[in-house]
Amino acid sequence: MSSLYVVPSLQIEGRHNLQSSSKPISTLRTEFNSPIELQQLHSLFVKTATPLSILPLSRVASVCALTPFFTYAQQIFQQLDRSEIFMWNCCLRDFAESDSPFDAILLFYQLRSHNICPDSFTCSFVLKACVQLLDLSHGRIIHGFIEKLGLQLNLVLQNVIVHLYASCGEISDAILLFDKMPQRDVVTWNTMITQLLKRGDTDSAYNFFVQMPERNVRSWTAMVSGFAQCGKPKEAIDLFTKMEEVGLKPNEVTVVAVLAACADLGALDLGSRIHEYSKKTGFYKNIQICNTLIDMYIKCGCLQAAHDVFESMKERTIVSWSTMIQGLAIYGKAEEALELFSKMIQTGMKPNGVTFISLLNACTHMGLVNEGHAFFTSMTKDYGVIPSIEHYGCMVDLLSRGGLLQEAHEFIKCMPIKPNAAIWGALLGGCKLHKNVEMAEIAMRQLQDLNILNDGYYVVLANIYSEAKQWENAAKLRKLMRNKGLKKTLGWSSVTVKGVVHEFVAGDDSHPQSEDIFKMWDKLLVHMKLRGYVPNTSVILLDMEEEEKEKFLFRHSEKLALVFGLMNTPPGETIRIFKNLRVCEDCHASLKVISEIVNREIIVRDRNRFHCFKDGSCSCRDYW
DNA sequence: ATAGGGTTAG
Repeated sequence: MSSLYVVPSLQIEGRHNLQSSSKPISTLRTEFNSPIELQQLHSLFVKTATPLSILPLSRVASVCALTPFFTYAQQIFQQLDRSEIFMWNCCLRDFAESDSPFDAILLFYQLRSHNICPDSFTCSFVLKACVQLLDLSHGRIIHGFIEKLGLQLNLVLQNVIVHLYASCGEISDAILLFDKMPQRDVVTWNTMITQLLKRGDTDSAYNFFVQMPERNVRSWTAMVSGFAQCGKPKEAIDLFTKMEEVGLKPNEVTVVAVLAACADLGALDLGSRIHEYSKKTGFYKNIQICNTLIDMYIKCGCLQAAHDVFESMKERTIVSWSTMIQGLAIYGKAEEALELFSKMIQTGMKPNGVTFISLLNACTHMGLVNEGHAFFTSMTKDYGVIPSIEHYGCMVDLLSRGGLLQEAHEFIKCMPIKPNAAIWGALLGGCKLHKNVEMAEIAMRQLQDLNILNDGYYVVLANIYSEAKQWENAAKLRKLMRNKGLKKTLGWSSVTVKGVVHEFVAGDDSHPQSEDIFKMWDKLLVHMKLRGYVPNTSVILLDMEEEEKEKFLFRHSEKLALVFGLMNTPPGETIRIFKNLRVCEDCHASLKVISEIVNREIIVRDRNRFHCFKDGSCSCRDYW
């Protein structure tokens, strides 16, 4: 329940001693925070013959709603000969948009109990409150009232009702209502599309999008952002391109949505073009756009460009800072991430939970165990941020990768939240790095108890067994995987050449230039070996002859993508590679050597972080 | 003087 006498979100600081006020009427203050203060003000108005009309009436409604002074407010409205329902509607709108939208529902019932007849505006605000609360049980009651009041043909109300049912999970009801509507406008269609996309149903959403009689910028934007959020950045970008082709101008929201898709896909070309467009249109002043640009550049492997955008911003939000800190973290620039955090604190910006995840990530990626511990303590003590399961996950990751597997296990046992798969997965990952079969089995048992069907965990344990030459255990595990219907996620790597993305999978010989790629690899291999490269076949899961292992090893997708990139770009140009899984140790070692041989910078984004290979070493300093 | 649809960081 809400506060009864003080209106939230509209509070005015300080109390006014109205009794001793001797100011002239024209400067009379009309602020009040409670019905009592309103009454005092009211009597002062009567004494000084001040017209009641200068009272802020929606404030009267807010202060008196949901209190025994309801009828008192009613009397004021009636004296003023204004539409009473209008005043209550303003109040309902404020309640629906406040932190406690349920107040709007309560006020609606209060209006009913005083026999005040709601109009369509009243209903729209109460429905909005229901949408905010995802409260379909009250929503159905309001829906019933709307029919009783004869307002069911109002298109705006119909649209909100469809929105309400869909957002409360009753999508089939929403579709039924949609089908029965005698008329629909673009908002109706956009609502359906957005709600379908929220549920991840891109196919149905796209069907609606294609069928709708006319599409505006918001229709296109909804579809672009929906594709991006459903993990279909390619589709998002294709649609964005089509939108431009039909001559519609992307607005700020479209730009944010498509930049998110560029970030996901690593589409640097389009991302930079949008950057230029944002400068031209003045969108560049928009903080959210800059925040998304920073994220896009980071995820496309352009830390410097991200930093330039960050520096150019006149105003920043916590998102700007956290994004930049996270960016430095995944590039392995822990010191700079920590420095940026100090700078942020100096400007008076308050860190939130995400900021600390970024900081803990920074520590993890560089093995700063003590610093990470200190931040974990400080976040609650100094900044009042309560750790969530993600923060515990970061800590387990930090300790495990730091080789403190026992400590990590103790930490998990002591944490006040039930550990989830990410927590045990982090421990398992540490066991792989530090070759600890026993602890890995402990973690795996927990993952199995949680009934997590994720092939990644099984593959990691199988790798741990293989590296320890426990071939039988590795085989058993693969059998277990098959029984559970799990398949190893196929690894792929991509590289962009002249704006075209080329994808490779391990062992790939389907590419038209395959022959040349293999030939060039063999040539490189000679130079690599001269510089001390020794193939690390321990990363091969299966037990087979060394020579055979090497064949597999040399056809890893990141190697193919790299060689293709080297063949098709001018000397000296930076190569950017994306990989859906983590880079294997042998590829990591190879890329280091190759960066020196060909004298190029090679930037690899794997599922965890960035590796920037240059002059024979990697930015991760082999800690990952 | 009051209504409905699209957006960023882990």
